[in-house]
Amino acid sequence: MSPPSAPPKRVRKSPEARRAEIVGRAATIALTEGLECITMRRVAEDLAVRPGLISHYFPVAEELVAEAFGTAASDELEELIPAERPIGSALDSLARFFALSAGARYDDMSRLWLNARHLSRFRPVLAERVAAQEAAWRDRITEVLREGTAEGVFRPEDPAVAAILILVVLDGLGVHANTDRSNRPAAVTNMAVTTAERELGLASGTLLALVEGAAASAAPTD
Amino acid sequence: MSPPSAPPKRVRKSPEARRAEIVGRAATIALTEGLECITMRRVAEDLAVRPGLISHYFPVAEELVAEAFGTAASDELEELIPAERPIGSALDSLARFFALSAGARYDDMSRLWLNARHLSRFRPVLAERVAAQEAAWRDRITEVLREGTAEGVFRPEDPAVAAILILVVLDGLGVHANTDRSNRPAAVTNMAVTTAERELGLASGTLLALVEGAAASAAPTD
DNA sequence: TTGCCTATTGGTCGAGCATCCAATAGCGTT
DNA sequence: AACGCTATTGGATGCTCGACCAATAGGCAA
Repeated sequence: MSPPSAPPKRVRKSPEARRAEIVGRAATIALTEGLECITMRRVAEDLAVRPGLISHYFPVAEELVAEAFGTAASDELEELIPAERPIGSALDSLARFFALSAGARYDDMSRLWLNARHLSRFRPVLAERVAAQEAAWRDRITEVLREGTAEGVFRPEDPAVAAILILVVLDGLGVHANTDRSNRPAAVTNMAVTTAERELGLASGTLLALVEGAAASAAPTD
Repeated sequence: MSPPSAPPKRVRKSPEARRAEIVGRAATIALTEGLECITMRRVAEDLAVRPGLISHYFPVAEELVAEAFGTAASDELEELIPAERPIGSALDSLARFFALSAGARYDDMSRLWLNARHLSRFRPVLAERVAAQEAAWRDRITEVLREGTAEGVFRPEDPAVAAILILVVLDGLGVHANTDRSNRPAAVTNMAVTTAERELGLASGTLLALVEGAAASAAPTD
């Protein structure tokens, strides 16, 4: 065994690296266990450092929580709708978005949104991040819709409104998924896609077929 | 002034009365400040009793939280869609429901749903209550839809599915209202009604007109 | 190699929480 | 008017949390 008072080894890292490490760990905790589980002590334990170190980088705990959510949300957005995407692919981008947002992986993110929206009530700093991310998601979807409109595939009355409607439905499905996700009718599951089709002037079922195709190729029925 | 150690007056009430008093106060706190503000100390303070009394009636705090939510939610449902309603009034009942759920008063309830859904993640007892209330709301809307179908005013493919869709949209609007309720396009605000019209086979705008009428008569433009 | 800067430690402090329990006093019953 | 049941008190206990700070040691620069 080790001697009783073995002084633990210290690992000294660059502030940037350590900060990134902390935020990354916090983001993971946020996605898997919830924002309220992001605690100085908890993050420190996961990283095998002392709590004081965390509060050295984040003197106010709330700042870390906001940073964790912001990172998780913007990473997820980049995964669902990459900022850099091939031109002339608006329809595919949208289909990919719906396919991924129906996947199991997105459930965590959906739950995190719920978590963040609620917690925003008590944490002003987090509230700002949530608003910023909400705008980012809305804007990127609007971008895709505008591209599709320019390409002549979409015919929305107002791309910005359509984007909001899509997000509203997606959020609604997300919060309901929290309680009774079991044996849900297909009409409910597909509601986001249906809304998009209607709002974009697509023939009923067009987008849905593409989404199911994208979902199948993303997770090949293993 | 009163003598230094004036023994405070004790008020002794019947268990039923006291219990109701506690739950009622907790429900109010839930609606105005959030479920996590329901603490033994806080409720005791509001009621001018000692914390020990609260935990006498609710040995486990979580039970009180669940009870508070359940009361608030079922009271609100009764207000939005009374269990006893005139026959042949399905359309009016639905219009009244939408009118009230767009009102400012319902914002608190919407926020409470968000709160409860999130907190359910950590509190099994609360989770059961949330599931029960969700079912109650869904079932009562389904009831109205079935009545309307029997009356020949609604033509849904499946009343139960339509009810879920309505709730999903309403919830989606609710969570979004938490962050950016300002300058929202009418198309978004009216989305729940629009969805209902489509799902129930109503002519576009029919229900919306009724809802606006009901809203106007409920709050007469002061 | 030596020395300095600062990342990191290790402990402390107070606040807020649920929970438990013996003692007390309100109030209906007799 | 006296009694007994129990609603209610008052205090204690132990937990987790954020915040604070002086002391320490890692590693880059000289």
